[in-house]
Amino acid sequence: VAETALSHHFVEVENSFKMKAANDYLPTEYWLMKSEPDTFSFNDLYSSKSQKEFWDGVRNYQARNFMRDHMKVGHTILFYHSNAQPTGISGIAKVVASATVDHSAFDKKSPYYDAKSSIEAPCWVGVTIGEPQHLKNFITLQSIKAEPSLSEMLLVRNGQRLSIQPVSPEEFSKLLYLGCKL
DNA sequence: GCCAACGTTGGC
DNA sequence: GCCAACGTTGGC
Repeated sequence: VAETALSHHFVEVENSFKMKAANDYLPTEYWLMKSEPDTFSFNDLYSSKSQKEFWDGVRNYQARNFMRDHMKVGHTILFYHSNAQPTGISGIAKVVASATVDHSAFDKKSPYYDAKSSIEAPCWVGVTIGEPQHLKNFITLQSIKAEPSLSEMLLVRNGQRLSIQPVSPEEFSKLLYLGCKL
């Protein structure tokens, strides 16, 4: 029994070595961005007059660094609905402006207020997304989990909570296939 | 509403 | 720098 437990342990350690860290997906021009549709949905973006939205409220350093250092105009975004019924990718968009200061951090009345960030020394940034495009099919989390070739996506990794994640070109084309197939 | 898994904070 | 306590995320 102890031997079995030990070999399980080694398999787990081995797997943890094989697991890609978020930064291993860089550089990339494909991203997944999570939003709770009750707060801001793909349709909110689509039906807004400008079809653009400044992505405020990100308060995680790794997600911030992706926006600040790696997301460029023209990059493609998978718009993901979290805490939703159902959860999954609801549409495609583009980065239309690279990162600028997130002023919501200065606003004491904002849920995104953060005393760490000041106008003199801003801490948080956001990109602007736009050019929303509908998918033929909503890509459910369930269908992503069911697809072996997508098993390395950060999204489906246990405990991974990053709200902005790099996506590999192979993963993106597979997702696009799922989103567009008849 | 529950809770696992994570990130952050702050005492030491 | 360690690490316990706490707050948050997000699927179910």
